[in-house]
This record gives sequence, C-alpha cells and structure tokens, in this order.
Amino acid sequence: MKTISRKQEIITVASSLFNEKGYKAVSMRDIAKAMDIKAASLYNHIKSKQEILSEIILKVAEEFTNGMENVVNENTSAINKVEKVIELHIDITVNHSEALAALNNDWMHLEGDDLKAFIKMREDYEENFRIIIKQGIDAGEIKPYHPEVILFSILSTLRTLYVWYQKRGKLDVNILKKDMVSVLIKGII
Amino acid sequence: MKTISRKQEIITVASSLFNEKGYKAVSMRDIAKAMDIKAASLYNHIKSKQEILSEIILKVAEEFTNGMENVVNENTSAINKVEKVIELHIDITVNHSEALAALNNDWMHLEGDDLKAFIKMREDYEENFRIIIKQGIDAGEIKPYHPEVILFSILSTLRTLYVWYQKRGKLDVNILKKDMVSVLIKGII
DNA sequence: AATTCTAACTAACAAGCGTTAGTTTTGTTA
DNA sequence: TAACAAAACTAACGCTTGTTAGTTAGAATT
Repeated sequence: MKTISRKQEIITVASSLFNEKGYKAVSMRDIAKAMDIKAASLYNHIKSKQEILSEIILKVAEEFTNGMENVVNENTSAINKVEKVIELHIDITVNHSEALAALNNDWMHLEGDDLKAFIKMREDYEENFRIIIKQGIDAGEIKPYHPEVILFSILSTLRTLYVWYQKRGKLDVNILKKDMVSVLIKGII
Repeated sequence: MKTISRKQEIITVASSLFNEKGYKAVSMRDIAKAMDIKAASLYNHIKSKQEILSEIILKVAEEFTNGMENVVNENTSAINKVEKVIELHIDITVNHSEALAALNNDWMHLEGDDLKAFIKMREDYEENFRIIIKQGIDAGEIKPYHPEVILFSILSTLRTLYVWYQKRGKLDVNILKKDMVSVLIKGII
C-alpha cells in the first residue's frame, strides 16, 4: 500500500521539524513545504496534526515499555538489568533520535486518551526502573544512595542522550554503549 | 518605580506558563488572563512577547556564565571545581526552576542578537566545564574516561534537575547538594 | 484645583492557524 | 482506451495570533 508509506514520510518529515522547533512552532504548512506539496494535501494521508504527534510519540513510548518489560522479566542481577536498560535507551536513541525530541518536549500537547496512555507508560517505566535500583541496593550490588537520586541521575542522562547523539555526529553504537555503561554504572557500584 | 515591578510580575507569570506548556503554546491572552487583565494592557510594561522570553532566558544564562567564571578562576583542584559547578546548578535551580524550563526548551525561539548571545554563552559554559574535566584527568584526579562522556553525563543530570525539583516538592537544598555531589562525583573519581 | 503619570480599557488590524470541500492531475489496472 | 483510485490542487472557512491606536479611570504631584 502506497498510502501507508506516504503517511510514514509525513511522520518522518514532521519528526525532523518538531525536533528543531517543537510541535507548536511547526505549522501544517511548514510540514507541507518541506515535502514540496500544499498543506491541504497532507490530509489525504493523515487525520490531523494531533495524529502525527501521537504516532511519533506513542510508537517510541511503546518501544520503551516493551523493552523495559523484557528487562524486568530477565533472570539476572540488578546491575545487569541496569546495563540492559542503558543499552535499550541507546538502541532507541540511535534509531529514533528525532522522535525522542517530541517525546521529551512535546508530550504535554497530546490530548485525551493519548495523553493518559503516555503518562501511564512513563510512570510505569520509571517505577520499574526504581524497583530494579532498589533490588540492587537490597542485594548489596548498588551503593545505598537515595534510590530516587540514582534513578534521576541515570534517567536524565539517558533521556538527553538524543541531543548529544545528534550534535556529536553519529558515534559508533557499541563504543557508545561501552562508555555509557562505564560512566553510569561504575559510579553506583 | 512601579512599572518595573509590574513588568517583573508579567515575567514571573509568563515563566510559569512557559514552564507548563512552552513558549509557543502560550499566548499573550493566556498571560493576561492569568493576571486578570487584557492582553493589550501588557504592552504598557513590555515591548513584545519576545522581550519576555529573552529576559527570562538571558538573566539565568548570565547567572550561569558568572558562576562558572568564578569557579574557573578559583585556585583549587579540578574535583573541587566540579563540586562547585554542581552547587551552582543547584542554587540556580532552587531559585529559578521555572525559568530553566524556558532556557532548556525554548531558547531556539530567541531571535537575532539574543539568540547569538545565548548560544555563545552556552558554548563557553560547556567549554569551561570540559577544560575542568580534562585538567582533572591530566592531574589523575578523575578517571580517564572519554571527557565528552563525563561532561555530557553530569551536565544532562544538572540541566534536568529543575524537572525533578518541581516534581518531588522542594527538597532541602543542602541535602540535595550532598546527594548530588555524591552520586555525580563518586562515579568519576 | 489643575496637571501629569500609571495602568488599565475597547476595538481593530493583518497574518497565520488547522482544517474542509470540491476539483484536477497522475498513474495503474481492466 | 476507458475506468478507477491515489494524491495532488485551489479556495475558502472560522478562529487565534501578536500587536497598535486611541481612550479612560484613578492616583500622585504641582
């Protein structure tokens, strides 16, 4: 089906523009111009501007949710799970760096059920991470700092990674994983 | 002069709204409504919406610049300087948490010289931090990880601190400093 | 009491917004 | 070659945007 691929094209172009200036600062005419068509033509492929935003955000949000689900259900040490979460973030960052801008900065412009779904996913994700860290502390694998501070510190770094990845032109994924795991883990064990 | 204080009031209210929804999603009518006046009345005190944004952003940006200047010129170890930078971020976060939202997410909506000035300040700031870290590595105080990864990791955490500070209701500043310094420093020494 | 200043107001503007309706072009299939 | 579907187009809609002009009410100063 051609329509689906054209829709995907719109979403990709929109992601890139949202990444630069944010959802509210990008008009349908901006998106159209970037594709060399007129704004009205976009509506042959998508229902609304909102739909573009929620497709961008919820798709990656689900990747995070599924990835975290897998990590949680693995039968390994807490430290190993943290390592897996770091790698999950890096994989998603490398594959969807522009979508992450919308996810991080424009999620509040989601509406209705999409907004609710996103917030729930985000809360669940943080809670799972929190549990992993607490288990690590209880097991003596992780230093007994305040878990909230550890969670915040690691998650901030991972969530902002997309900015740096875009700036410092496309580093090698495996080197990135090794370095990030070192810096983020060695501080807490 | 009363005008200055009324202008400050507008800036404070605007900061709060920008913090919630972002610069482009907040209209002059929104700001006015939050102050129980009409949008046109705002222009008795400010020149434009742009002016509100640049006053919010450049004021804190200068605090960062000055703070970093002081740290760089101190005569102590690199680790001690990193510690001072962390404390600088925490102090600014505690005093201007809502302005930091604009600084982090809406700086690209600055225009002309304001935009240029901001970008320069930001680059200089990062460069100063980078130099401190490199000196620490050379002196053997800091582990020889890739300096860029250390810089990115610490700076991401510090820059996102305002979000967590707002969420986890106003923690005690001194405890916060102690915890952050622990988690961020102990990982790299 | 007259004047000046401050800070609000109403009314309106031109431009831009997301979106719809109806039409035409384009490329593929019967 | 005629029919059909996909994807573009033009034109317009109602609404919101930042901002200006001109006016007015109240307080402070002369």
